[in-house]
Order: sequence, then C-alpha cells, then structure tokens
Amino acid sequence: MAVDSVACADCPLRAVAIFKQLPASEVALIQSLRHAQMHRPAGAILIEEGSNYPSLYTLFGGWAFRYMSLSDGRRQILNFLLPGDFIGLQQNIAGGASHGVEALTDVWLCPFPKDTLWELHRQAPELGYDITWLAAQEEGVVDNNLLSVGRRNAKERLATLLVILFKRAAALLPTAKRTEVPFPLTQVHIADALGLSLAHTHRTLRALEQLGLHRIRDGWLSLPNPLAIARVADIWGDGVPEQRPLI
Amino acid sequence: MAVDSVACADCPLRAVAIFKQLPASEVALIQSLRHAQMHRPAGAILIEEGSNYPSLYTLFGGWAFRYMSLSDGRRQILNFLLPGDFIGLQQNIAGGASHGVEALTDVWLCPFPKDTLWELHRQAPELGYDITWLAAQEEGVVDNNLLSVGRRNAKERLATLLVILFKRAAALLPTAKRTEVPFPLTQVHIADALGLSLAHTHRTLRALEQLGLHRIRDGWLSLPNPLAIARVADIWGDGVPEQRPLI
DNA sequence: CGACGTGTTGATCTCTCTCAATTAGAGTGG
DNA sequence: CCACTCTAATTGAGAGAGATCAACACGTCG
Repeated sequence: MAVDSVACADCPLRAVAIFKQLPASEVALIQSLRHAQMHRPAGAILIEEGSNYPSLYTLFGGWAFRYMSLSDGRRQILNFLLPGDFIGLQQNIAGGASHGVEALTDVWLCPFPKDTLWELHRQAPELGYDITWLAAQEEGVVDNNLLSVGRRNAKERLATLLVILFKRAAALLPTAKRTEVPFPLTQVHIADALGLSLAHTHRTLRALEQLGLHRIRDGWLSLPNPLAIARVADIWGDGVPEQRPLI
Repeated sequence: MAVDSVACADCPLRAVAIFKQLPASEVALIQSLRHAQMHRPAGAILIEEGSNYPSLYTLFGGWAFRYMSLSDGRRQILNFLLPGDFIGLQQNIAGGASHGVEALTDVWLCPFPKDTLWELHRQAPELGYDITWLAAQEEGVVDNNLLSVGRRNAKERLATLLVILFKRAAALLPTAKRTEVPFPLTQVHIADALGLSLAHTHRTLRALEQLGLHRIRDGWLSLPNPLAIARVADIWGDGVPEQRPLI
C-alpha cells in the first residue's frame, strides 16, 4: 500500500470492476481538484464530531466508520467506509448531521478542498449526478442499519452485518480471492454498530460461529454457508450495486 | 388545501421562510418538468417497497413516511416526510435502498418524470447541487434516528422524536402559531419509528405526559417544557437547517 | 514489568416484549 | 336509530432478550 500520490488516471481502484469507468476529461477534472494523498493511522479521527465544514476525502485505502455519540459517551456507528467511499459529504454540504469519522485501520486518503462539491457540479454535471448517487447510496446503507437495529434481534443483526460487509469487501477483491475478506472490526465496533452491549455481542458471535455461519480469524472473515447466514439475516437481494461512481 | 396545479412561481410553500429563494429561471425549469399536482388519501402507498425506478415527487401538502420491512412483517419507519420534502431520490437514483413510502395523511404531490434528476443536474448545476443537499440532509435525519434506536432508551427515543418533529413542523408554520403543531402519527407509527413495541410505546408516552413533557390531543402536539424534553432527549443543536432548497 | 486493549465468561437484573382483553369512538348499512 | 365492524388507545400479567457489573486471560508495547 505504498502510495506517493498516484495520478487519478492510474488509480488502481479505478481498475476494480465495481467502479464505473469515467471519461478521461472527468478524471482529469478530479485530478485537478485533488490534493496529494495522505496517510492516517488506525484510530485517528478523520472528521471531528460536530465540525461544520470539514475537508472532503475519497477513501483510497483502509477502512473507516461514521459515528454519532450522546453526551454520556454512548456511541452509535452509522456505517462503515471502505475503499472508494466518499467522506465528508453530509457535513460539508448540509450542516445537518454532526457525525464523526474515525479510521478503523491505517487509511490513505485523497483530500479535496471544501468547494469541490460545487465545482464538480458546476464543471461536470455527470460528476454532480454521481455525487448525488453516492449520497443516496450511503443513505441506503444507513436505512438498512436502521432496519436492523430497530427490528432485528441480536442474531439477525449480526448475520446481516456480516453478510453485507462480506459482500462489500469481496467486491473489492479479484473474483478468485473472494473466499475470505479482510475484517478489521473489533467486537466493540460490532456492538456499537448494532446497538448491542459488548457482552451480548460476544455471546451472539459465538453462537453464530457454533452454527457454522461465520469464521473470523486474524482479521479475516469467511462465511462457510452464505445461504444459511443470509437466511438468518432475512436478506434477499445482494445490496451491492453492480457499478458505482468513484470520485 | 384545494389545489388545482398552482404554478411553481406562486407556490405557497416557497413563501415559507425556511425555503431558499430561487432565481425565476430555475423555478421556471422546475415548472417545465413538473406534471399536474395529484392527491392521494391517507394510507396510500406512494412508492412500493422494492420498486426499482418509481416516480419522483415533491411533497406539497400532508405528511408521509419512508419505511422498510422484513419478510415476516416487522416494519421500521426510517423517517417522516413533511411538506417540501423530496420523495423517491434513493430508489430512483441508486437502486440500493428498497424502501417504501406511505401517506400518513391525505397528501398532495408534485410529480416529476424519472429523468428529472438528471435534467436538473444538466440544465442547472445549482439545482443539481440542491438535490445533493437534500439527499445529504435526509441522510442526516436517518443518522439521528439510528442513533436513537441504537443507543437511546425508550423515554429518550420518544423525547427525541417529539422534539425533532415539533421543530420540523413548527418551521412550516407562521412564527406566531408555533405553540402547537399538527401531529398525525398514531402510536403504531411512533412504535415503528422507534423500534419499540406498541404496548411499551404507549406506556412510555403516558410516562412522559405525566412528567408534563408533552401533550398530544386531537392530532396536535405541544411541548409545555421544551428545555426539559430536549434535556431528556440529549439534544443540543436544533437540527433544523435555517434554509433548505425546495425542488 | 505494569498498563492497556481485546476477548471471554458468569451472575444478576431490568427494560421491553408478548399475549390477551377491554374500552372508546367513527363509520356503515339496514 | 341500532347492530356491527374497525381502528386506535389502553391496561395487566408474565416472560425473556439483552444489559449491567465484575472478573480473568492473553498479547503487545513503552
């Protein structure tokens, strides 16, 4: 993952099948707005909760998550961010949601100045449309999490999270290597994402493992029986869009 | 609420202070894309859960809500839609979130053809930017709900919902009339929005009422002690943006 | 070596759910 | 005008999923 500001045109992410191909002119526009790539260690706060107009980033490498917390420290993880995800949209554009963003692993970021959103819309309507697409897509992910936390029990929530993260992570890997995917979450992250206590998360995790529905070892996740765990999760479609824009 | 396709330029909603003023040219563009206004009764399904590229609407009058459900019937309300909200963004733009939309009261809608999103982006970057703003804003609302459902207990959830809905509804009223706001939700809606059972929702509602934190009568909500209920909800900012775009 | 993060596990408690009934309008049709 | 139906609100009793609290094990790291 050694990165010395790879040019957007040569971006290895763009070679991954899930990302939509862009015309060279649009890639050039993105390149012209972008700053040099930067690195942040695992655990770093990428966007402070409550900050009003923070920077924008494309997550180039590593995982992160968005979260909100209550004044007494209770924290809810809203969704996880994987390579290719765009960071800072909500805060930058609509002061509304005052969530924070934290690096789950070491991350590499492509930073953009604050007025990038407007420039993209103005100079390339297609990219403006793509930004809207990304916003709508991320809301869909949060919708799913809300359904889980509101109406699924602990086993179902866990199954849902594992299935969805597996699919998202697998989509970034070469087809041949999709038997297991990187899984950097600790049980604390899982608990905070699912609205469960740490103890209960642990017990439920063990219960599902005993049923042969998942296996997490050394930061890798595999799903020995994808159909069975999807059935527990009550998921029909696959949830991962065929192709998505990459800004 | 008699409506025979009021022209966008004369739209009474645009006169409300929370809505951003648009240049006449942009209002004209919106008008040119829009179909004649339509009415739907309370309880009508405006967008079927799982439908792929449904119509787009601006909610002109009445309340609605977005929801998702599990195969056994459990339902989660994702967020409520009030006049001025844009409907159908997520499904239309990113096949991702397969949620439904249901009318909570009788509603009046301004329908737009499916390619409107793209046309707005292409013909008026400012409006494209506004669309993105709306998407980001709505995601912020869902973020808040996820925080509630994941990490707040029943009393806190209820307090949060009442405070936020009160503010959103009040912003649509003349300043002088903001002591009470329309409140068309039944306890079933509240329960489904908060991830609680109906019975517990009812008991918690009564408990908060006994504390003098709210009063719901004949479809109207008032908050006798706004500071106290906001304290229970653990809300600091006001959550309602000063000005928002109206498409 | 002590501090810390992460995982693990037991015991106990309680918030919230489930199930079941009852009451009170509002609407409908004869 | 009355039986009938339906929705929404209400209330009680009992049960259970998940929370809380408290230890302990293990590995890493300064």
